[in-house]
Amino acid sequence: MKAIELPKAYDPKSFEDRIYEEWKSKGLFQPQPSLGASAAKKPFVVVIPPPNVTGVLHMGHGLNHSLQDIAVRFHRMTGRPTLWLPGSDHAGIATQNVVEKRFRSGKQPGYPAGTDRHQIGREKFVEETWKVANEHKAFIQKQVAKIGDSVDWSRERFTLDEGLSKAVREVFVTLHERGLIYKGKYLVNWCSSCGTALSDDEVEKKDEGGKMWRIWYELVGGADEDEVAASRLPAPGAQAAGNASAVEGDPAGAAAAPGAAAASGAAAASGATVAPVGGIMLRDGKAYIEIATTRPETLLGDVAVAANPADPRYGSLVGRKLRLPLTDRLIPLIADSYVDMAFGSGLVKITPAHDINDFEVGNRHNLDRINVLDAKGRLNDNVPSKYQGLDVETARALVLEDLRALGLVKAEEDIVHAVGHCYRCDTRIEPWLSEQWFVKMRPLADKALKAWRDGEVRFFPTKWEHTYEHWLENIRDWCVSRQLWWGHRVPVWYCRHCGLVMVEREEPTICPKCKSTDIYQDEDVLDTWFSSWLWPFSTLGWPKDTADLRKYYPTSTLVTAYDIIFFWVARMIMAGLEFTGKSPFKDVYIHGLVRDRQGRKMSKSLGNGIDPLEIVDEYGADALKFTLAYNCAAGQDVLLDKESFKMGSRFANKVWNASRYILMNLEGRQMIEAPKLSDLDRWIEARLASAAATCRAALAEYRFNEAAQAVYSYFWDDFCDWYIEGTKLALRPGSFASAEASAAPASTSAASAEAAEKDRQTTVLLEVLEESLRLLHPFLPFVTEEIYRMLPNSRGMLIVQEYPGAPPLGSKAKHDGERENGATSQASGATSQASEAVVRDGFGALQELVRLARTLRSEFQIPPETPLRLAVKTDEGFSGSTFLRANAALAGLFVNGPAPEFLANAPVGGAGSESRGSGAVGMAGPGFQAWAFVREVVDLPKLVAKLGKDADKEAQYVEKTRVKLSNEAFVKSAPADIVAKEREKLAEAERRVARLRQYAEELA
RNA sequence: GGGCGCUUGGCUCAGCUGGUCAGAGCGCCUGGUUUACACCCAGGAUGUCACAGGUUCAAAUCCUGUAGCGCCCA
Repeated sequence: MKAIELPKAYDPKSFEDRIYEEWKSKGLFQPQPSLGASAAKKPFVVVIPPPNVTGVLHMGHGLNHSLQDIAVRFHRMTGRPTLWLPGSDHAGIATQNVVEKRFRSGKQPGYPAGTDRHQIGREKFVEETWKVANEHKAFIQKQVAKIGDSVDWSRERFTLDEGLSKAVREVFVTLHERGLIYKGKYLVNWCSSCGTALSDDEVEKKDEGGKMWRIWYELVGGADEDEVAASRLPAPGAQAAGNASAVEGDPAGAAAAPGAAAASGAAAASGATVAPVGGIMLRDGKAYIEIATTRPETLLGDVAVAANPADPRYGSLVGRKLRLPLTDRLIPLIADSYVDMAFGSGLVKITPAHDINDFEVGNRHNLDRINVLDAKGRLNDNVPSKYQGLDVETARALVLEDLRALGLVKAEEDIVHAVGHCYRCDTRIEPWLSEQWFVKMRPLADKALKAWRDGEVRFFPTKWEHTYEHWLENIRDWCVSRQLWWGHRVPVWYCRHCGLVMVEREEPTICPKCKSTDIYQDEDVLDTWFSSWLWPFSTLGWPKDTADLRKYYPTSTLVTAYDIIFFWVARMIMAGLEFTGKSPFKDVYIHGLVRDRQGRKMSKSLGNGIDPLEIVDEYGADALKFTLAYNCAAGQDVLLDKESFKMGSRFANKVWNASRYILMNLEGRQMIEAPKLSDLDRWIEARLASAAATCRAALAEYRFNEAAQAVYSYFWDDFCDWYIEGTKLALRPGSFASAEASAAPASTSAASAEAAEKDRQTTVLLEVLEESLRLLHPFLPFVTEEIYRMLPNSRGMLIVQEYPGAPPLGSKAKHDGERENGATSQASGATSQASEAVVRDGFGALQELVRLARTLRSEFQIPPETPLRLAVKTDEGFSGSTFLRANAALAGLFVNGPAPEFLANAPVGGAGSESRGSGAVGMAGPGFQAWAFVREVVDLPKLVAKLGKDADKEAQYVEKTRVKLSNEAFVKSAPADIVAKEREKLAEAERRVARLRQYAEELA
């Protein structure tokens, strides 16, 4: 063979794009027929969480995609037909915002700055939005490719595609037919900036500093003395709470109070402490009661004040009228058990059009709903004219000013409360009364709960099941209409003539009732999630019964972050069950969020985001993927900075250079058939098998970090540091040092023996490298593929090679540690396992010996070039004995010295060492002793001190173990094997102590 | 108010079903121009595993409580 020269530097840019293109063009991202001899394996299918078409992939996507890619590549290599389906969603609000902004700023070609969508009309606007979406889609595709996602581009989908739109319509109409969709005038979360309703989940609650105002409402007709006295009774609930912490002096309660004040419980805490609250105030012959509010401007929409029916303070007042300040309206005082007696004055203003709880109270009491806001968030003409047209902030200030002028503001206090914000534009959300389409969720949620309880869908890690359960149990109806232009238009038509409402799969042209053709479609579009929740099956062709749907649905696994369990995961399960009868996936793997080193969420406004593309540019896609996987502990957030990615980069570089070394030494070598394996070879094979087993087991349970760590330490620690170094015994120029060769005279036969050995070793080295690359591929797809193609023993594209550690055909055993291919494992079953143990123990002893020698060399500054001569004596019955003897030359190589001698007797302090003219210093290993002949080059007092220290440390352990073993309870209760092991360890440690002390003595 | 999670060497974190598991990477210290890699090699130091109880022969690992931090839902 010829040597293969790789560039010295690992330069991912030089091959990543090329390789991606090759995978793609060869169709290898598409599901392959089952690999290997085993027939028809079950497909492995993942649908990508579709990114927003007008968004940019951030590090959260980087993590999410990396994990999916690893899982997908792994399963593809196990021979399952594997499909990772890509796509994007149309992101109604976000996209419309982006496009409107482009119009406003003049960035939309052909339109002057300041263009408003209403100027150009719906049709034109949607058309322009398609242009923008398509451009952005191409951009996202490029990003996905750069990251290296092995997605099947031939099946890419977009939520506004024709097929998916059909699915949306089918679902809407079917739900309507099943009585699960209704239209109604309800309170919705209104974003006045986006000009649309939002679902509850699209509202982000944020703790904000705010104020609570206590306001006097006049009690019409005044109050008598009894009423006043009653109103000043202690509040039933508040009193109880006060007692609990103050009187009983419960330390828990007392300690909780200051903490609570700082947290979001402030409102509740202040209610109890800030007092005096409640009670009727008499002034100028009038009586006033007190209500509290954080939104004084909404009092203009009040229709009642409510007290708890069980509240003794206000019982006699129920039914009386109150004069609503700043208006000329009289409103009733009503009783409703919703009111918390312990909170504030125990009286609550009821504004059904602007508060969800009040809305429900209003329904119970048949109250009017007075909407005081318009769609832009300004006060409308239901309020006195002086407030009309004002925005909320301004109106609030003015209302307060006017109330103060009337002496009606009793108090003002600072509070912290949760305020809803639009998850797209961060505008404050106002509860707003409007007519919307809703999905009745209870029946859907019940199915989703049952499926989970029946084990049809599993969460990894399981803790998220609680979140899922809790949300579904407390589910509320889903507002699915949006006042936008970009999205799936609600498939509902109205007849102008007779008012008929038509919910249809196909656009009607004529009213079936009155035959009028004057019909029009509902103006609203559907929530983007109304298409996303169908993603796992709409992308495969549903509602058509397609081949893909039959083959790949339900999908296998969903990988996503925990922040969209509600938005998406639970809803997909509901939709899957409702429309396909099956959970759309079996496993849900929930990973954490990517945060910066301070644990803060990465965000544009903080400027602490790391652009995954920038990382790819700097370190390569492999570095990105590996680093993320390595740091992704189950369910934990991943804290990163840019430096973190050096880790993956260094590892990829290591793989590159190890391979480069092997390939550069092929000159003149030949691969041979069925090479005999040396002990070293067998050791690395065992390590590889073990890493593969660990990795497979970890990936089966989505423990990506554990899998990454297993392949990392295998490749770096075992393969590079020990195996490759060890093979230099056979491969280093002129270092052919096997016993036979050194015994034979220099001759042609010796030369050919050396060549044969080199061929043998090179062959095995290449085989192990080949298998190692397969092991690493899911984690470092590009660099492994790039090297693989240069391997003389490559079998084609790595991406579709078989993953190491597959159970042998027809075997039930999951992993038996054997190679699944190749000609090496002649022995089987018990014998091979037993011999493997010998190799493992033996190599472990060898490593121990080498480390002892290296430590000695390092601590006593024996120059690297000075050969270190060693003698070894193994303990009776030591399992690594044979191996150590057989591989003495290897030990010599690692310590830079001749092969250690094996002795029957200890040389220290005896004639043995003196006769060699060089003193020896002892080292105590597990199962053996070793001596290094370095007495005259070593700082003896220092060595004596070190030996003493080592002995002391060991003695401590001996003492601890002795105590343990002298404990009868331990010996009696602990399992026999544990006790035996402890005894063994004790004996071993005692031997070590004795030896260390003896060595020290001999030197002193 | 309800729920969940975290607290392990200077930093970021692993440690699943209790028995040398106290670990990794980075950082730090010492020594190295070993023609695969200085994105490297060899060696080294640093932790009473937040705190207090408890269960157990045995706890970083299980239970309870406390403190601090974070997240989610009201």
